This record gives sequence, structure tokens and C-alpha cells, in this order.
Amino acid sequence: MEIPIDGGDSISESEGGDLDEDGFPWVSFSDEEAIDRTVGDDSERESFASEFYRSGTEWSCLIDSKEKKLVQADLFRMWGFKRPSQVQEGSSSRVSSKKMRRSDGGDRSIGPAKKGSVGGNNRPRICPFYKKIPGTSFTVDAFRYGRIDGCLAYFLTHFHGDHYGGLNKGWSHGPIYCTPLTARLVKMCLSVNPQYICPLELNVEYIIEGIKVTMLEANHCPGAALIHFGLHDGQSYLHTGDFRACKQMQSYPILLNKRIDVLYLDTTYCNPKYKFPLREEVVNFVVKIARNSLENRPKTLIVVGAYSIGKEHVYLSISQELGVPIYTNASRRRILQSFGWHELSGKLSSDGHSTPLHVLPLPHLRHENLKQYLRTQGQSFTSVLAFRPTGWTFSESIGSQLDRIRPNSNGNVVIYGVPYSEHSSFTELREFVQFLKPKKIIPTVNVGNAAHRDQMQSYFRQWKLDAARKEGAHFYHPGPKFVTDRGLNGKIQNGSRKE
DNA sequence: GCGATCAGCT
DNA sequence: CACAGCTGATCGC
Repeated sequence: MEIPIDGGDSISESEGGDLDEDGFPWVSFSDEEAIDRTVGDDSERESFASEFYRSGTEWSCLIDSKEKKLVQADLFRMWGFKRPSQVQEGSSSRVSSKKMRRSDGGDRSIGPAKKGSVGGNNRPRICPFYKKIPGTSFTVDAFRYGRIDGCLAYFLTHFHGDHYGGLNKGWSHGPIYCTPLTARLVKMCLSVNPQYICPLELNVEYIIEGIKVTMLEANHCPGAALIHFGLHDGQSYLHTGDFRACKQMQSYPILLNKRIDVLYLDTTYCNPKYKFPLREEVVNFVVKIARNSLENRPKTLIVVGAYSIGKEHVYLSISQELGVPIYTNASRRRILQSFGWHELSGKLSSDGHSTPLHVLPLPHLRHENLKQYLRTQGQSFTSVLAFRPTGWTFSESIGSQLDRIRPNSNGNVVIYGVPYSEHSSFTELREFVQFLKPKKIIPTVNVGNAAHRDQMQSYFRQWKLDAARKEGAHFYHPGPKFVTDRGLNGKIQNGSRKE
């Protein structure tokens, strides 16, 4: 129980008067850090409240139908403050009115970046509270904050940089729990000491620190998991990590007809302007275009853009449907091989000239780049057909009508942006939430902007009202009723104001 | 020089 | 705008 000087989270326990004007505990820092602080107003005191607000949960709870408002005491309880049973744990910081450094939360979604410190800036960051699971000693996707005070188990939902950031071969802060596939990637790509890596099979209940933990397929990228926590007191939480909600999730036994008290929700596309088709439809579309292209011009090079992991179905389907292998560079091949995904591994080729299907890093899919790439391929190919699979090829006019997608052409290079998303669309989110009926929702994405938070909260509230009304209508008024979903959706504002 | 991280970019 | 990176700059070691 030593004083955290390594950048660990140091939100203090708050007994007595160490509260800010809003009645929240102060975020405290060591003297050293306060002195190191060169930016910012001396008199500007950053409180836990401002961190709390910035992180976007003050309204992010489904409000009871009885309009019961959230009171401060609920918040304290919810986030583990003022819990007598926990008082002994590292309450290191007797906070006087020390200077409060702002915490940027480490995520770009949390507030604007501070100027004045660049490059290898290693000042400690504070773990946002929504990455901590209350009532447990767990954090989720929180590796960039050094050792987190009181955290005994660090969960990783999936292997994307913005979630594992901070993990490296020097990691020694505690056990990392993730799916076996993610575990292999953490070991292979980040050289994390294997003694810290704890793989958890999907759909198996484990007891960790006395808490029931179950990993569930998240329908995001390979290895991605939803994490279900069953607490001693019967509370149960679901953390979605990043996920794409789908019908199949409604048959997960641990979710079916079970109460979820808190849902930590991937709200990446929590706005009705985000509509996209099922991934199968997009894949069929891509395959169709690719086939036509190859038939009309046999010397077409088909390029699919992808980040480290994810989007595999796009190029695997082309490979399977057109009967061509997949070329990609050695580093990606190594990663794809590690999936243990037999159909995929069997299609990989190390010879770019032997197949018209190449996978390249997504940022490379630009006309100039692709022209140059074509030149490096000798005379095997004379034109390029490229696909950028990304969720934010949104365009409301296109909606789910794939045929209306127009490619960008430049000479012999054609680039299609296709709405292949590995996050839930707005309607998928709504259906999932209305299925799960969580008591509270904590958004984990787009929480850095107050307008976005309010917007999301109003959607949550509307979903709940709609669901309740539907049940009521069904009970009292059998037969078709006002089943319009145009309720709040009309008033979308462009809330992209900077704070 | 190497690894890690940040702003800026897409 | 968002994704989930990448690039180049800049720090500590």
C-alpha cells in the first residue's frame, strides 16, 4: 500500500471534507507532479467532478420510469467511493487543496489535448472511472495508465491499438485477461511476459478474485469479446468492448432473460445517421464487383484495405468465391496465421504475382499509392480495383442501398468505399439495448463531448420509453399501433462543438 | 540507436 | 464527426 508515484490512478477515497464544490472527491497528484506541471492556470482546480462530467456519465444512466433522479450518494456508491469495506486499500492521498492537474484520460476522446508538452511526454495519466468496474478490483482496456491503484486484474477486450495501448514487454502491473486469440497476439506482437497473460475461453465461466467472469463473442474483430461480470451481491455487468450487435447475441444464455445492472456500451455509431447493411450483404456486393471486374478485365489487381486485424471476411470471401489466394506481407501473414483460422490460413500466399487479390494497410488505399503499387507489380496487372471497408462510409442517401455506391476512379485505379462496419449501427444498438433492458448504460465511446453525451442519453431514454410503450401497447391494445420510430430521430443536431 | 508516445492526419 | 490506425517528431534510456 504505497503511495502511487508511478502514474497510477490516484483518485482518493473521500472521507471527511476532501470534496470539491460539487461534492466529489478531488483528483489528487503528488507534489512532484504538481510541480512538474508547467501548463495550466494555478487557480484552475480540476476536480473529480470535472473528470466525471468530461467522461460523460452524469446523465448516462437510464432513468427509472418513476423519474427517480440520480443522487450523489448513488454515484458515490456506484463508483466505489465511501465504501467502508474498501477504505484500507491504498488511500494514499490525503488530499489537501493541492494543485489539480487535469487528467486527459489518455484517450483522445477525453477533452482536448494539452499544448506545451509534446513527443515522449510521459506524464502520468488518470484512468477514467468508466474503465473501472465498480465493486471489483477490475479494469477494462486500461493499460496506458501505469499501475492502477487497487486493480488486481486488467481485462483486454480485443487486440486493437486504442484498447491495448500501453501494453509492452515491460508490463508488470498485474494479470491480463483476454481471449486465447487475443492472448496469442499480445504475446507475439507486444512481447508481453507470458506470465501475465491469462487466456479465458469464450462461453466459459471463470471465477476471478471471487467474481464470475464470462467472455462472449463480440462480432467485432477476431478474438474480440464482450465481458460479463457476475458480482457477489448478484449485480451483473456487461462490458461490450467494441462490438457489433446481432440477433445471435440474443440467444447467449447468460444474457437471455437475465438482468443486467450496468451496460458498458460501445457507442461508436450511436446516431441514427449511421445506417449500414449487414456485413454479409456488403461482402456479397464486394464479391460481385470483384467478379465483374475480373471477367471484364482479367489483368485487374484487387486490393482490400485493412488495419492490423479485422475485415478478414471481406478478402476471404473474395478469395473463396473467385478461387484466388490472398497475398499480404509477412507481418500480416504472421498475425493472420496465429488466428488458427483454417480456411483463412489455407488461402494465404507469399507471392504477390501469383494472385490478383492483395491486402494492404488501409491508409495506403489512395490513388497515388495504388498507381505506384501497380507499377511495382510488373506486367501482371494493368488496373486496380480497391475496396476500403469502413463503417463511416455512411452517407444517409445511400443508407442500405449498396447499388448507389459510386467508386472514385482515377485512370486505371478504382476505389470503392464500402460500409463494412465492425461496430453496431444505430438500429442494431437500439435493438440490443431494448433486448437487454439494462438498468444503467455507460457509453464508452464519444464521451468526450458534452453534446454527444446528452444526445446519447436522450436516445437511451427514448429507447426505453419506446420499449415500455410497445409492451404496454401490446398488453392493452392488441393489434397494430403507433409503431413509428421517428420519435426523436428528427432532431439530430450537428453537435460537434468543441469545448 | 531503439522503443514509446504524442499531434496531426486520413 | 466517427474507425483504427499510420507518419513523423520527440522524448527517455
